Amino acid sequence: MQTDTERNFKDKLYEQFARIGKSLSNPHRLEILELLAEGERCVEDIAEITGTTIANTSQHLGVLRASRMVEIRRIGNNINYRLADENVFYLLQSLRALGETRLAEIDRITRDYLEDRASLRAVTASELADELVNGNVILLDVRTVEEFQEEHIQGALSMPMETIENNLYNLPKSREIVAYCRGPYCVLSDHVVAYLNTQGYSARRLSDGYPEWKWRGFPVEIGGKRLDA
Amino acid sequence: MQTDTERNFKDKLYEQFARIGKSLSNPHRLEILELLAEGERCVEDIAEITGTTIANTSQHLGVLRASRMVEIRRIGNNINYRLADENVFYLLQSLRALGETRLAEIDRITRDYLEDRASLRAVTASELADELVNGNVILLDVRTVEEFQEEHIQGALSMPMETIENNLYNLPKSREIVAYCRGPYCVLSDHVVAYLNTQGYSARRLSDGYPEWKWRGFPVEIGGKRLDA
DNA sequence: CAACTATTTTAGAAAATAATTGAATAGGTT
DNA sequence: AACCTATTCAATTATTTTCTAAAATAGTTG
Repeated sequence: MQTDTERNFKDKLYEQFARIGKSLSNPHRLEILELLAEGERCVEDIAEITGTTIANTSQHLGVLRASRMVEIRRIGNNINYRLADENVFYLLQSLRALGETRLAEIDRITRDYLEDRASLRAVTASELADELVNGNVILLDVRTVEEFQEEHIQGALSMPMETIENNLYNLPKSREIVAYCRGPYCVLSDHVVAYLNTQGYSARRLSDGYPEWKWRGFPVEIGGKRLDA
Repeated sequence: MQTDTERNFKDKLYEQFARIGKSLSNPHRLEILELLAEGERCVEDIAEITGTTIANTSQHLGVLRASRMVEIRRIGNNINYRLADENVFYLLQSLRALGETRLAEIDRITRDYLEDRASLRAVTASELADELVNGNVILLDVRTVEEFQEEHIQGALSMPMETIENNLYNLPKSREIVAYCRGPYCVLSDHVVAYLNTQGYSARRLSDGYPEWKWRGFPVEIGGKRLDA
């Protein structure tokens, strides 16, 4: 029923696809990929953020590079890693979608940590894009100033979480507010939205955070430069 | 900057996602998943088609079951395995898309094997769905009769590859023909389409085969029963 | 060019995974 | 109930992966 050439073809083919699968088989590498979905980072930063040693991080990055999922760029003394293209992000999203629907453990873990997210209203990237055009929404980037300067959604205001309280006078209650942060597992915008709601604002969170916005091709500013879809 | 709870959360979270990643890290398991995307199969069949032993196949299926990517159903003496839901298929598609765009090796391997595919016209699942409604297209299922009986696209004619020649008189040249087979790496429809074109027909192949059609929710018949989108 | 810095490589130990074989089991079938 | 059959389990061996610490490297900066 099956020819040798066909078997040989499939063996070689799936061996190649498994290179990508192997890259996805380690928790650290998944965390690195998710981190890089936010923007490029140097090895040292990746190591610190993910709580591993530099040597170990370097090895994981090597694996990711061998499977062509990430690319590098030298900046001064640093080597910055970034996702190779939008297909990598889409793959991560599919993985996340599957995990969230099929693995009860993930549901339990996120529920424990993202306690009150269920009570907060969310807006998807494309919904927000529409609302921004109409112009009746204030968009808050609640990550750190450094992250904002690195890159952010076009038209967003930098408002790191801890600065909110002192800046309420800048926020008119007449307008809708949307807050965003790093990604789907970041709680910064949850806190801000919950707080603003207690203060009488109508606030929502961007559902999947900055990476989703960026990789779907919605307009961003990177290093001060505007990049449109 | 990072709290213990946050690190602990991320460690537990990515450990779970890595369960799925690990499932994707072995070539045999990828081939099994792709096979199951066509429809459910018992262990013995999976082993034979993928060219491995039953015990080995059983172990790989065990891994896939532990990560909730496949489910089982007992039929008589057999245990049939199937994809757990459409998210598994979408993940496979993302993996395929990434591999095909980023890994030069995959391009080379598929080009060698699918020699003349580039010269054949293809039609996507949603395009075909539209054309079928308009009714001016003949749809040929060129897989085996057994596979057709198991499940097929609603409205398709069973026309196993080796029966084409003797059935040309049944195919009016006035109508467009579309042929489909197992999946993106199956060559059956390539051969049929190429042959029909030499015989003066206007024939195209369904771009990603039966699995794409099925999991995107287009109408199929499974075991003689119609299932609409 | 020398010194420095960020990153990669190497080597080695521990842990995890994969394939093989043969025995065990759970279900249906007779 | 005894029997069959398809599948799983268990034990073993070979291979691969992960991590650490130390050494090496490449590229930038002074």
